[in-house]
Amino acid sequence: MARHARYDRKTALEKAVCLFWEKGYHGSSMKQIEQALDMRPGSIYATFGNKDGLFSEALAAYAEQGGRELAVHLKGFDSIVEGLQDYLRAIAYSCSAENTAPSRACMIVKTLLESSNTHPALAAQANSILAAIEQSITELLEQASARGELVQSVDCGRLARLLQAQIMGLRVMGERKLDPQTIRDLGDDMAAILDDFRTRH
Amino acid sequence: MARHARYDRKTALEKAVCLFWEKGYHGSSMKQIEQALDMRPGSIYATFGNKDGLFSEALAAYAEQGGRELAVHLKGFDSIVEGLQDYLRAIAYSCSAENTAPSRACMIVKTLLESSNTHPALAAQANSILAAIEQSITELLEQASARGELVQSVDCGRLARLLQAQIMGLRVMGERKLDPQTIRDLGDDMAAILDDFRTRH
DNA sequence: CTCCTTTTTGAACGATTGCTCAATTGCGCC
DNA sequence: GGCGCAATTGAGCAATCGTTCAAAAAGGAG
Repeated sequence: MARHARYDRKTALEKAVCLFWEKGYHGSSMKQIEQALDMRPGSIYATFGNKDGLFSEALAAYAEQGGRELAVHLKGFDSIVEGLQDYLRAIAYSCSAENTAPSRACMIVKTLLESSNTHPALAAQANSILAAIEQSITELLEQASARGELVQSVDCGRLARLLQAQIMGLRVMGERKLDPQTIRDLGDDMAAILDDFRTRH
Repeated sequence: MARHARYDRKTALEKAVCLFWEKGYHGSSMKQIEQALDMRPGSIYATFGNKDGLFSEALAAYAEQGGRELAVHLKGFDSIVEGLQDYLRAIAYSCSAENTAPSRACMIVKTLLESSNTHPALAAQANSILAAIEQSITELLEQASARGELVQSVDCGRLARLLQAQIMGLRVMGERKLDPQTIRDLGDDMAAILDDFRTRH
């Protein structure tokens, strides 16, 4: 053996997520990255290859954490649909609160919009993550449907995309920094959309 | 008098809109701008000040055109609400068609997300445009309400923001380049949301 | 044609970009 | 304590960034 690695890959990635989420790919220079990670260029390139590689890993880490947060959130609810409704309200709440998060908008959406016509590899990654999220929501809704939470005519994939679009729209509106109550009302209104698809008890 | 201006400011701006809408602010270099406008740096700087000034004017031109398109669209409908519903479907249709447009996502949203933590002046401009759009939709809904198209309990400002968020979400989803029919279904589902707020005849 | 004004040109600037690599540092092992 | 490996350093690379400005070009007036 020889010298120990001074940097923990995971914590370095967390810091990279923070910077990239806040400023985007083009908006984050290597100089800023060096400062944020407290690493010198050589170490960064030895660990992550190049800026693209670092961004790609950061985006994947962001998506994974987002997935975990949704799963944790849903565990607090017996009803899947009610869990999803409250998830929308929770997003609205986090958008309205004084927030230490790097940004209110979704990093995946920011990446998609920034890279779709300038950086095909990143755009493809963002697209595949969004497709995976759509698929997860679809499966959740299919579970809900099997449990009788949804009216029988519901097309779960289609509703999943409607829900995904709500999340996107809500988080973009969050970036506008409207009144807290205004954003929370928007979250409530979006949650209410799902009521149309629920079965009445 | 002396030499004529070889470039028409308006057509130059149209070309700038195309480039910036497609690639964003950071993604468009001055070299690309020179090529797109067929102008040399000196002329560009003499006409628009600098890159920021050009982008700012392009964004304003984009917003103005978008506003005109909405107004034209609504003229085809007796009912304001039906016009708005069809507007959502039209967006979905344009997102699904083989498209010559620079991007499917909204340039204002792209600008907001790209600049919110890197370029405060641009973010402020995008924010004020979005606020103006919200206001326009609010006024449209208030007209509709006065005409008895909406149930009386509707908060028009709140519904306007819900509608604005739909448009944002729809156009981000458009950037994912899903099946044409899938996007059109999403547009239909969003249009159907408005049915909940309409009066029955 | 000659001036005069205005527009256009494009070489070139300093700053910054992403990135490299020879030199240095620090730890474990014999 | 000195050797050797691996991680870290940071000066510096070529390329590109946004921008400038002196010179050239082009039309109208006399």
